[in-house]
Amino acid sequence: MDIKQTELGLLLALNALLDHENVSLAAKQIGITQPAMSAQLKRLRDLFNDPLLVPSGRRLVATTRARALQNDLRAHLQGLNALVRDHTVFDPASSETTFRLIGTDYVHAVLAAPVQKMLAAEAPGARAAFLAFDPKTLWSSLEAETADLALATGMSLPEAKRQSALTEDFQVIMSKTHPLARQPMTLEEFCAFPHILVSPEGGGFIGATDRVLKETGHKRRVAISLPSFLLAPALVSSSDALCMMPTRLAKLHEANVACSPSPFPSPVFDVDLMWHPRRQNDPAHKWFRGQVRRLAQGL
Amino acid sequence: MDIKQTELGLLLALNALLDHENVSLAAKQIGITQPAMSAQLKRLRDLFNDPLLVPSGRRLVATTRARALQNDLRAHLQGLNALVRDHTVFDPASSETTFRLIGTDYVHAVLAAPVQKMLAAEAPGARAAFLAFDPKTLWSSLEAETADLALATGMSLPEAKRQSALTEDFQVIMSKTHPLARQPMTLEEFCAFPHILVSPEGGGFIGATDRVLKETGHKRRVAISLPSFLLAPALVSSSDALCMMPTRLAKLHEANVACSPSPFPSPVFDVDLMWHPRRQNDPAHKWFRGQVRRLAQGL
DNA sequence: ATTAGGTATAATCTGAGTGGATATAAAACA
DNA sequence: TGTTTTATATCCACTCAGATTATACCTAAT
Repeated sequence: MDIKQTELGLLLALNALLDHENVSLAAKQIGITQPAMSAQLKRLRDLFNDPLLVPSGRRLVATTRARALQNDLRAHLQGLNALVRDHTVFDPASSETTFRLIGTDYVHAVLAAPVQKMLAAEAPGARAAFLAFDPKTLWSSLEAETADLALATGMSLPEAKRQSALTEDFQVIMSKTHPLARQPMTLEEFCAFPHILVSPEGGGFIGATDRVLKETGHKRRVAISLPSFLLAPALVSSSDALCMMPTRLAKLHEANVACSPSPFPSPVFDVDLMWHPRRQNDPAHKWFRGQVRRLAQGL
Repeated sequence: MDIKQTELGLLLALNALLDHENVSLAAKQIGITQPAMSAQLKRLRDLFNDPLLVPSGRRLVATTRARALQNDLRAHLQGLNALVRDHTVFDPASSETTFRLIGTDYVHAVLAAPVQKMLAAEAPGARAAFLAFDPKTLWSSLEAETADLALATGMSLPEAKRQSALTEDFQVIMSKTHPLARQPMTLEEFCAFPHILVSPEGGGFIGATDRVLKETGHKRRVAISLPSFLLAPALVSSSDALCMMPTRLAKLHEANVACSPSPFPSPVFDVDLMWHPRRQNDPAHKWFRGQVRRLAQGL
C-alpha cells in the first residue's frame, strides 16, 4: 500500500473528470475552482503518464486508459464514500443536506408542503428538491445519486429497496356549480358528462377508470387528455367536465372545485418509496425516508 | 458522492492507524510525522464523532466502530492502490522501489549477488531486500505486502500465483585435502565418512539423501545437523565430513571446498516464484519477477 | 471578426506538514 | 516508592504544495 494521500485526492478528481469530461464541471462537483482542477488534471497526467483527457475540438474526451480506470475507480470511491456516510452521525438540527426526491406531480402536490413543513421544524438547515418522475431514467438517477429517494407506483426496479408509503383511490371533481355537485352521483350521471383524463406519458385517452367501466358495460367520453393532474381543476371549473382525481389531491383543491365520491368502486394505486440499496445504512437517508413515510401515511 | 478530497486522505491515515493501533508507526507508514498523524487522528475523530482509538494504558485500542470500518476500508484502499499501480508505467532506470524477496538461505546465497548486479545495471535507484523464509507466515507476508515475491520449494499456497524458477540437484562438498577430493567417489566411500545434514527447521537428522540411500540398502552417519547451508563449508574444511549441498550453492564455494558429483542419483527440488495475485498486473512487479526468473534460469 | 464556452498559465495567498520541544500519563523497573 | 521508559497530544516558527483570483489562450459557431 504505497499510495499517497495526495494521490487519493487526485483519484477523486479523476473520477469527477471522467464523469463530466469537462474540467469546469468536475471542479464544481468536488467543490474546487476550475484552475485548481486543471492543475490536478496535470498532476494526474503526470502520475499515469497519459493525457487521460484529450482535447477534441472544444470538448475533452477520455483516453482508452482513462476509460479503463473508470469503473473500478468509481466503485471503490463509492465504497469509501458509503463507509464514511454510514458511520457518520446525522443530526437533523444541524444538517445542511439537500434531499432530492423523485415523484409524479401527484406526489409533489400532496407531499411538498408536508415535507417542507417537516424540514422547517426538524431540520431547518436542510433542503428538499422535488424532481420529475421519468420511468426511463429513474434507476440511473438513484444509481448516480442525482436523486436520493423516489415515490412511484408500480415500478419494478429489481435492485432498489422498496417500502410502501400510501394507498390512494379516486374521487370525482367538477365545477362548484356543476349539476352533480350537491349529492352523490349515479354511474349513469357520471357517464353522461364529458371527462378529463390525466395521462402522464401524454396523449392517452384510456385509463384505469375506462377499463373498470368497460367491465360493467359502461362507457364515458374522454374529451381532453392532460399531462398533469395539476391542470385539471382550472379546466373543470370552467366547464361541465368531470375528472377522476386521486382523493388526497382532490381534497387539496376543495376550495376551488366540488368533490364527490366515485359512483363505482374506484381504482386504487399504491405509492412506494424506493431507493438505492447503497443508501440503506446512510443515517441521513434513513432519517429522511422515515420522515417521508411517516408524512405519507399521515395524509 | 459527497466525500471530500481531504476526507479520503484521512481514510488512508485511519487505515494505517487501525493497522498499527499506534500513532507513531502509522505516521511512519504513510510518511508523515507523529504530530501530523496525531492531528489527522483528531480530524478523524471529529469526522466520525467517535474516538476511534482509545488509550488503554499506554496502548491505543480501536473502538468497535473503528473495527467495523477496517475491512471495507482496507479493501477499497487496496483497490485504488492497485488501480494506480497497474496503470502507472514502470521505468527501471528511474525507479526507487524496494523489492522484498522471501527465500531460504540457499535462495539468498545463489540469487543475492545476481539480483544485486542486475539492479545496479538496470535499476540503480532500486533496492532489494532479502527476507527469511518462514512457511507459517509466507502467505500473510505476501497478503500484507510486507514482501513482494517468494522463492520456495513445494509450498502449496492455493491463492498465490506461481511460476517455476529453477530445478536444483545436489553435489558432495568436502575439504580440499579430503581423500575423496580428487576423483569421483563410490557410494561405499560416500557412506564411509561422517556427514553434515542441513535441516532448516532445525535439529533433523534424516533428509532426502537418507531416504534415497535407504532404498538401495545403504546408510550414512549424520554427525552434525545444521540449520543453514551457509555454515557447512567452514565445518567441512576443518574435518573429514561430507555434505550434500545444492549444486549451484556448492559451486559458489569452490574456492574453499572440493566439490564432487553425487555417487548416486541426486534428489532434486524445484524452486518456484510465488506472489500475491493482486500484484499480477503491477508493472513494477511484473518487471522484477521477470528479472528474477531470468536470473534464476541463467544460473 | 466576434462571441461563447471552455482550458491553461501567472501571481499571490493559505493551510497543513515539518522540525524541534514540551506537557502528560501509564507501565516497567528498581 | 520514586525513576525511567514509552507513547500521545500540543505548541511554535517556518516552509511549501496546492488553493484562489485574474487573465491569456484556444476552438467552434455566429
